[in-house]
Amino acid sequence: MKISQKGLYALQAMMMLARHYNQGAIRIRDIAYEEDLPEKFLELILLEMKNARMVESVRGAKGGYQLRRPPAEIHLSEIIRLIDGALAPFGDADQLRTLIDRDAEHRALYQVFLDVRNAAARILENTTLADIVGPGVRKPGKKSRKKADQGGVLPMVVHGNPNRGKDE
Amino acid sequence: MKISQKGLYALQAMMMLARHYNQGAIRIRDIAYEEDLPEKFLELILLEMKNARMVESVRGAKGGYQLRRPPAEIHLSEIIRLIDGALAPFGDADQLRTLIDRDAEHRALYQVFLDVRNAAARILENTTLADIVGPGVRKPGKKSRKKADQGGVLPMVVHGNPNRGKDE
DNA sequence: AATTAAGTCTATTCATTTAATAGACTTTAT
DNA sequence: ATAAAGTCTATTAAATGAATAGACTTAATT
Repeated sequence: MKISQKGLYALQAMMMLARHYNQGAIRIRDIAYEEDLPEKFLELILLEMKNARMVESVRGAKGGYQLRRPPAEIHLSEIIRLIDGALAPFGDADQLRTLIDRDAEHRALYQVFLDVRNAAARILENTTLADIVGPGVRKPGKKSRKKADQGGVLPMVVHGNPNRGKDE
Repeated sequence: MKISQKGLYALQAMMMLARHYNQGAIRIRDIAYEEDLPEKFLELILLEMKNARMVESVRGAKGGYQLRRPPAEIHLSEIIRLIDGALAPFGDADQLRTLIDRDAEHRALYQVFLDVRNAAARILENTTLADIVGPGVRKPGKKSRKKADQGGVLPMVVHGNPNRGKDE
């Protein structure tokens, strides 16, 4: 799966809406300004997310956008699937399963593709906006655990890792 | 990371070369015919892989292509990186690490992207052509284990899984 | 030496996607 | 009534993706 610029904008906008959850509607202009996104383009993105019922809008003066669900109930996978499509590196999961069923010659290759998509899905379906927004709207008393442990995919890789400078 | 049609062709061609490893050079035309790939397009792909030293060519009559290394030493990640670029869903690993370092606002988001890329890298860097080609050139005596277990990413998902029909 | 069978290289084309911009229209608070 | 917002449709420019075409080079065969 490839996350496009548009997909990144969508995620950024949603993070911002998550930070302001329960504080009323935010204007497109404000989101665009604060996140430094092209306003007219963002407009289209928000509209698309509204049609997908992930956000809701308030029209007219004092209008804007807000999340329809709490940040903890919006998974990154939803946003990415909406804007950029399937999580699989090639085709989508159903196609891959069909190919694995029917194309004996390349079965093992497609199975690898499916493994990759499953690994991505596991992460993105278990990470919510709440997991990635900063301090924002913090319910007091709850000891903040940064993020549900994803099974620790190469956790040591963040600081001074041996892979540095070796391209991707 | 997105695997393009071109990337798929490259992988298919490499699988075919792997099946015929140590049997001399195979003509582009034969690869194209057997794998049903557009011949002229495949030509460019093979040339690119030759320049990347993953395959070698024999020119002139009786010429063709062959792998430069045994199938067990050619990782899917190499082929995909060459043809389709970085494994990360956005940017590449180095960029992501830089962003994680410098962009406090979006750090957690980029960390998720990096987790996804690491999960993909883990699979693709540990799967070789030998793991995915069929019976082909089988060394006798060795009990064939289909493939190194990748840590079983949702292994139960292949048959009659609950996710069916729910899109990707 | 001539012929033929291969890979090599450069250019071009066509369609789609991506990223954005523009502007007229609708709704609502004041 | 006005101004401030979202809504909707269209357009565009650039990049990418997927090929196709054809002239050129190298090497085996006769």
